[in-house]
Amino acid sequence: MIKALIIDDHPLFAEGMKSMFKTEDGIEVVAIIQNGHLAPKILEEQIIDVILLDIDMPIIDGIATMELLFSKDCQVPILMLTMHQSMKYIKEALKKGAQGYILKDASKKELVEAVTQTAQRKNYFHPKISEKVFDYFRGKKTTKPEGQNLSEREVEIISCLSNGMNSKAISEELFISEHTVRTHRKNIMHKLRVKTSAELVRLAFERNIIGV
Amino acid sequence: MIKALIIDDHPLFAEGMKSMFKTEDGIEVVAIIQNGHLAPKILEEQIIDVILLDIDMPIIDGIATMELLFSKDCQVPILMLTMHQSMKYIKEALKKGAQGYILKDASKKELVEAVTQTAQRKNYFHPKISEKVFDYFRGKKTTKPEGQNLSEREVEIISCLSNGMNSKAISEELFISEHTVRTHRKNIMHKLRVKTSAELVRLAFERNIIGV
DNA sequence: TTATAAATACCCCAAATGCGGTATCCAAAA
DNA sequence: TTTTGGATACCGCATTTGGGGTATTTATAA
Repeated sequence: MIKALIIDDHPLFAEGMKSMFKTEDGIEVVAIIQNGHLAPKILEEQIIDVILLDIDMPIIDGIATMELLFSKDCQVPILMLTMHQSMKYIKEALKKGAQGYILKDASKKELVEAVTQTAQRKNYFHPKISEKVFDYFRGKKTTKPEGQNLSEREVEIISCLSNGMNSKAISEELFISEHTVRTHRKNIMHKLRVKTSAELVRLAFERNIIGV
Repeated sequence: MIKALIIDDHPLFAEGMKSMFKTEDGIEVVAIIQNGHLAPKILEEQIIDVILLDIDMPIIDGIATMELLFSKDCQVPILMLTMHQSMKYIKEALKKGAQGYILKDASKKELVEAVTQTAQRKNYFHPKISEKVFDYFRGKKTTKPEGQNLSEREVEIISCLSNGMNSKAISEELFISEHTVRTHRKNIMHKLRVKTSAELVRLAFERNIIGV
């Protein structure tokens, strides 16, 4: 029986997965945690064969959780779970050493397959993912319109803007030149293709870049 | 036993929920479909006590699915499922006649409660949602606390601003002088005590002035 | 009837923005 | 090693904004 640990900030999702794995699948979810920080403790306490790790989490995200685990010499294979097929995350996860990668909109069959493979330290990539990775290594930049790849600094700037700061105030807040703030603002507005700061804030809200 | 139909484009999520509901919960998921278009057929074939409807779907979204169902005289109570607590969707769903509203990051207990209540045609709103709705109706119907009683015109202006229009564009959109738009903007910003349009949009979002 | 609020329109002016650039440093990736 | 991306900084310039006003019309409430 494969013993799995789920790290996901959506209890419903995690619980759903837990009750989905039946005995006949040979998979048992022995622990569910909402936060990567709690992982090392669990791994000390019990034997875990595979970690199902959600990549989009608020406090400490999937990538950071992996770093934390590896820094503690964790040897347990990791299957990344994600809603989005963002190449950015795929690259990060692979680089960090994820054993598998699957989308949350996969079927139950695919998921069981993924967990089983990963637990045996074989690589598993969801067809949609491997297709993307394949395209990527082919040199196709078709996976480019990622759109929402704002840097941390840029998000910080947007947040300040939404709080009523102008470029000068932001520059003082972040201890950088006002010129730099203006450059950031220009870059952001180009990336998100908006014409005004007001629209920028709306978009940021709608895409949960800020506010949530 | 409550017979539920799940409409969700994430099979994993739907399957997870299905296997989560145990006999002792009194809920049985009798069908799962990925697409609202398939709903009428299911409803003809079997008795359904409650529909769990994901609001964020690609082909035909939750709101559109509700419209489709009601256009076919569907009497089955609907529990909306969503990842985000966007007032935009909440308003839409309530207006269309959803019986309940729950977030996907709810606990299993909350979900069972929600499904049970909804199936009995009682309203169910996740605490986070009811709080938001309460705030919304308070901000709209109770006597105004001095601050945010904006006129319809003013709301219209804010909406335009959040869509990236400048004063000139708004004046053309609303067939009024640019001077008038500027006067409105000044009045709005005084009323809401904000310093920039970006902050204005943030506040408008937070107070659910816009978001439709 | 008389306030009051909303929508309309206009003035001035300093400050900020948006848009076009260029350029350096540095770390990470190829 | 070279390239790339992010963060930093600067210049110029036309347009827009925000803040300070005033004022008329109209509809509604006191």
